[in-house]
Amino acid sequence: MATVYEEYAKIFKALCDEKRLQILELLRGGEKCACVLLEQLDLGQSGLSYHMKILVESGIVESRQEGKWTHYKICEKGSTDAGALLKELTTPNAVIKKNDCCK
Amino acid sequence: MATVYEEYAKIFKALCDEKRLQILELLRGGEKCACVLLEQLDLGQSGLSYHMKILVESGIVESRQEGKWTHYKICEKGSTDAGALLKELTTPNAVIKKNDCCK
DNA sequence: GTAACATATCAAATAATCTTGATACGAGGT
DNA sequence: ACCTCGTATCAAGATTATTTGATATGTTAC
Repeated sequence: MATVYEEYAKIFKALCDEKRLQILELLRGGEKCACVLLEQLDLGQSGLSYHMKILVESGIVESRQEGKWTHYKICEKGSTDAGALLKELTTPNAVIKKNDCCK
Repeated sequence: MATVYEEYAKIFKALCDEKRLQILELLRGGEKCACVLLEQLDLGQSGLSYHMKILVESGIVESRQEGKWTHYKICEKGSTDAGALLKELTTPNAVIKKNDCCK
């Protein structure tokens, strides 16, 4: 039942939530550890963890463990890939099928 | 309470649903009227209408009324804008803020 | 080893989204 | 005017996502 579209949807879902967009905005300023994100966002610890997991699984953010801290940053490749996917999904095919259904 | 992020999220929400991605795939083949989409998708009439509204409001799809039929196609500007937004949201700022929180 | 801390996971409650069927609206044809 | 057809909207239920607090896991310091 898992179509390729579910995979694609997962990537864009990362960008569908206000909290996650706020997190991305913070990460645009460079790599941040979870504790810094926590104090700047209106989110509990488990909530942050929930959103970070979605972001990381989308490929748009990557995480790095350092001792007991987890650092997050925007993944350049993941972001580029997402952009390329968006473009592909919205670019007309070479072959235009005629549409003379109803007139 | 409406932040700019809610606006952004709305655009990407259009791409978060399997059915809507299928619709986009069909529209990549050129403009289609609702009746054609209906017969190619596992969706009822009201369901299609629901999804088309989300797509149109995101700016990625535009609609054109012709008599009693509604035709849909991918909106080039809307798609480009969405791509630009994605890029902006995931591109590091010029100013990198130091992060020496925890070590 | 234990204690303290950072993060992850779980489970339950809440909120948002999607589906479905019924109804309403608007355009064309008669 | 009426009737028919295509689409939009509504409302209810089903599904999925998010929040919250409690608990578990893993790392460091002692």
